[in-house]
Amino acid sequence: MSPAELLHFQQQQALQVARQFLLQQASGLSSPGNNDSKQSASAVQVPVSVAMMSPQMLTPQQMQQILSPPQLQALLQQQQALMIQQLQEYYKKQQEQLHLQLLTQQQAGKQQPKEVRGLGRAGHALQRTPALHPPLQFRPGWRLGIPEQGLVSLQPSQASGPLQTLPQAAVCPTDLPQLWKGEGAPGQPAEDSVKQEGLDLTGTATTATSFAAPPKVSPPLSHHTLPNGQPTVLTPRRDSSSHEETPGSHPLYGHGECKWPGCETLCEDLGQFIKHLNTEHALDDRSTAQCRVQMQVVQQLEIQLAKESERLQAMMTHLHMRPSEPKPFSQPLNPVPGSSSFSKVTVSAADSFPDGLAHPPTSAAAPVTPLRPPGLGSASLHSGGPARRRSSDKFCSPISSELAQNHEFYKNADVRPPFTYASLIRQAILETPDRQLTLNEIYNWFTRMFAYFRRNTATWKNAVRHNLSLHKCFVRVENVKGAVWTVDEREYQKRRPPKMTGSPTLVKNMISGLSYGTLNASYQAALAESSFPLLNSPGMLNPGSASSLLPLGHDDAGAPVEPLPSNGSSSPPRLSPPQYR
DNA sequence: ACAACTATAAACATTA
DNA sequence: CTAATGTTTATAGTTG
Repeated sequence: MSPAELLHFQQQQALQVARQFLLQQASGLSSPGNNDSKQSASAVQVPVSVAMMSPQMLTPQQMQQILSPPQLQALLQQQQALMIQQLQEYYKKQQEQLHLQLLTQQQAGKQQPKEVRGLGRAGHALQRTPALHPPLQFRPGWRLGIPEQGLVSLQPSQASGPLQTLPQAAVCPTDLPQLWKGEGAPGQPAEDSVKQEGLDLTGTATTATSFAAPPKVSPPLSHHTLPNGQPTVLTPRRDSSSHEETPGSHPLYGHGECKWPGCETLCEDLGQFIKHLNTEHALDDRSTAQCRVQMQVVQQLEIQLAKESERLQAMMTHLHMRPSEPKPFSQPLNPVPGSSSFSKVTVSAADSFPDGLAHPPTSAAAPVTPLRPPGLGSASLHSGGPARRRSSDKFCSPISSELAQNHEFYKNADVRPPFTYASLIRQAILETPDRQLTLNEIYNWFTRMFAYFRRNTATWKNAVRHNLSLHKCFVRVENVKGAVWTVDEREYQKRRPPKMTGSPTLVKNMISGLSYGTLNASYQAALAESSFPLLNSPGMLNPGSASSLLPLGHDDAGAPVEPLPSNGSSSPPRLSPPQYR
């Protein structure tokens, strides 16, 4: 499988959980008992327009508009945790099943032969509806995969099963593709742990009792109880997007294809998928290794989340925003606007730090989640084609900051970055020591920095060229070896009219709205600056780029920071601080 | 309603 | 000639 595929897969997972989340929100709003109660307040943050519509109807783009990178990340983690959990429980179940088989076989001489090999094992593991498929006698693990676990906080204890003994070697998400590709690394910890538990089923599994998960046995269900206890009404929609608890679906099955990392095998129906799952993704070295990798991915993400959360906490503390106010995640019904059950997700993820980090994040994460990414406005939800993700700079001026903070995220998740082409191009150019790039280099930067731009190249490349030509801020310079593009910072700054002026209400707005859109330039500049190093360390710090003195080193928000004349020569000093957006 | 922005698409021109 | 690179024009959505 290709890196892109893996990323896409991960994104899909996150989006699916996100849908679930929205569904929850929607149901919460419509739920009779909840409406008046304060509890419903937790759902209020979701734009009504969003909450009211069927989550399943949302396109990935729309989801992206609704959820901020941190949110998506949280979802992703959740999803990954779920996967791990499933495997763990699966192992457990296998053990039990083996035990059962032993007993059975002792009594009755023979068992049903063949066929079930795979199905028997994973078959029931996949069952999410005990009612329809009576689980084996005693099977604590029957519920794995159950939706509940998808959103419920992952208890540290749960996350620390045998698999948790994995090597802590840091795994860069970027390396995943390679990792996934490799066949299960033989003789690795996870494998050992499995065997230690006497779970080597490869041989005995063949006799497993038949559970051939009768696909599509499940009638469209209607009611469910979500993790938080909120009853939910699911539409019979066969849309796999709402995998989690629909009997006729599976977390690893969606859009007609297997969602196992790097698989994407097409399966006509659930039955076929289950068969596929059992044959291709049976409990073997490879699957184990893949699971291990996934775990590491989760860990990396968690660590990153912790760092960012800590930073936010410090920032808020510094700004006297009472970080403590947003109560701990443990409280599902978080009054903080924007944080609804969502924060639970985040929290749980943060709490499950394997490394036992003191979670500064826990307390800080709450505020993070609610941060709305640019373009979150209901406007973006508009139907029709590829969501017009128009993420204007306005909401994301601090591109450097945003980008720096979610660098890894955008790099690996197929999510459209909330920046305009112009700001991205500028960022690409400014990141280089000599502040100039050829068109092709700009292209490369895009693909390197954003998974999203690894697709539809014709479209965005055209857009890039269009932007380069259209905006006066981009200047083409004939170079020895062709032409390169540079940025005229003044022009760049110029193009945006000042918007809101700094006001004392700024912080307040931020707290309540937690939207970049409400921040003024100075704050944004601060934001950008704080995280600048993260992203620009290379070029910006480059001594050689003395020119970097140019005012702008800091992204969009940089303007406020004094737009100095770039070349010292002439530069109309701005009369008024350019506080754009 | 309107202007300013931005994204997309596409036709064309120019250059390597 | 082809592909890459640039320019322009047109259309449409979003926002203040």
